[in-house]
Amino acid sequence: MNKKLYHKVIDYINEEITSGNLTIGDLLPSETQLSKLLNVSVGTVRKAIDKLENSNLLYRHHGKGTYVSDYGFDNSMFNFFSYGSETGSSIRIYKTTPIRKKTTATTEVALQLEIERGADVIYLERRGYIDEKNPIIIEKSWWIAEVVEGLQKPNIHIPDLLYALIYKKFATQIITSKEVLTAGIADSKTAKILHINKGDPVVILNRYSYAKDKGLVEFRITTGRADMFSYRTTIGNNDY
Amino acid sequence: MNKKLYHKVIDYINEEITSGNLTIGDLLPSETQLSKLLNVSVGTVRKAIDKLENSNLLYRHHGKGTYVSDYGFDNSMFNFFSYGSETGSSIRIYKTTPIRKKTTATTEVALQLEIERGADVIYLERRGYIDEKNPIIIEKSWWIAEVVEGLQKPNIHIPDLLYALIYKKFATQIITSKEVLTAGIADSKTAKILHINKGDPVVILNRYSYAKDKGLVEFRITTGRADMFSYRTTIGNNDY
DNA sequence: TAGTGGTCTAGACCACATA
DNA sequence: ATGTGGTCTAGACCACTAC
Repeated sequence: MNKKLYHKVIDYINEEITSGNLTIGDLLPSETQLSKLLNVSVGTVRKAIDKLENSNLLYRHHGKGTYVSDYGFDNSMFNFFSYGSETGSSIRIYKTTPIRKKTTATTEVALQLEIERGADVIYLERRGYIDEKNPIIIEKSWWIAEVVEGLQKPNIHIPDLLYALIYKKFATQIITSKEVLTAGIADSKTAKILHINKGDPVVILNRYSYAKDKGLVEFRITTGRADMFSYRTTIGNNDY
Repeated sequence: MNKKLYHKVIDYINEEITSGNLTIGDLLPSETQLSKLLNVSVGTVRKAIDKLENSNLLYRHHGKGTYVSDYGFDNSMFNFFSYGSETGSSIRIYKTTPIRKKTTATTEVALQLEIERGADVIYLERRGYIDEKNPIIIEKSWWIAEVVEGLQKPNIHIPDLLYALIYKKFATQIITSKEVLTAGIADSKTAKILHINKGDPVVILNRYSYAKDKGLVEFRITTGRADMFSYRTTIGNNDY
């Protein structure tokens, strides 16, 4: 489809990660190794890694190498948690999947997934923990049924890194996720799960995930405690 | 301080923008022109513009040129507004400055600005409008007094693009802003100004602005209506 | 010292926009 | 046809990390 050479490199790295050959914290081949392996110049490899570093999938460590970061597709803006005034560095979130079922799309879900109302969808509800006790996020996720048919079966173990499973089991490679962040207040049901009071502020994140050759396949709503969440960016120059 | 050549280019462009020589929507000199002007290679110019494009200060238009965007220092994450399910493209916000005064730092402000409690600060309170009627954001801003001494005087006109004024009048060039986004609920005072109900969700953005050779000079809290705000990002590959 | 990523250059060629 | 940004190359040299 796209004839840019650096896509060859990006695709290669993406696939190594999505397939699980490379996972969080792993070291990539060096830039010169990759350039030989894929028959492109080092400059092209650098450009590809630049892009992936920019989208937080990789990070470089001068003198050591390039690593797979934990800010990839399987995570999200919700990596940026903070406790009071702490550093806000990434924290690993453990997930459970208390609800999974095959169902039909409501009007809202159909709209978001761009499918017909009443079409089959696979629904997952997950909870995210930083310790073993209290969930701090609730994740509701709808998948187009034909893409992940069988994911709802209780005998399938759903790992923390869901997308690696989706790739292996359903040959579906998530390439892009779009996220929209806003604020809201907790209803009584949400408040109960998150151990906060009804009416407390929550952060709401909508995610749309796109698979290679398949387009939009997942719509997800994540709700998190506002007091546990902050998102950080820098405008202007980072080097100063 | 830093011997990277592309900083020469970044500094040049930053100064052109901060000084007002170039402003939102303006066309930059072409890459070859810049490379001749600053005696660096085109590749170095490209690298500098890459960085500035990445931090949303500039955008390129293939075949036409490179332009100053409206996502610069003077704006922020709060550029990303949306109405219902619309595109969420950038919308110009008009600002008024109903309150300005010289005062002393509270414990909280002193902590954030890393100064002594009770030290002199200049306080500005601004409101942001998209139409002429109802403000959708409230901006409270504290500056280190010695940096912008006189800004509180009522005869100084405060433009929408505050940082251009700060540069011209106080020789202070804002280089970097760090922003931290979270959610909260409106207290009665805030709710009244924003025309929402007490307890409604709001988005809260803290900003720390750093000036060249001066370090941290401004701390700002912006509060916005959650129903008017959403922040968008993409994880993974943008090119697909 | 060897290997990694980081900067910089110079030039070829491609793709888009405009007149 | 000309000028702009976009891709790709090949190579020199620097800076950080490890042994």
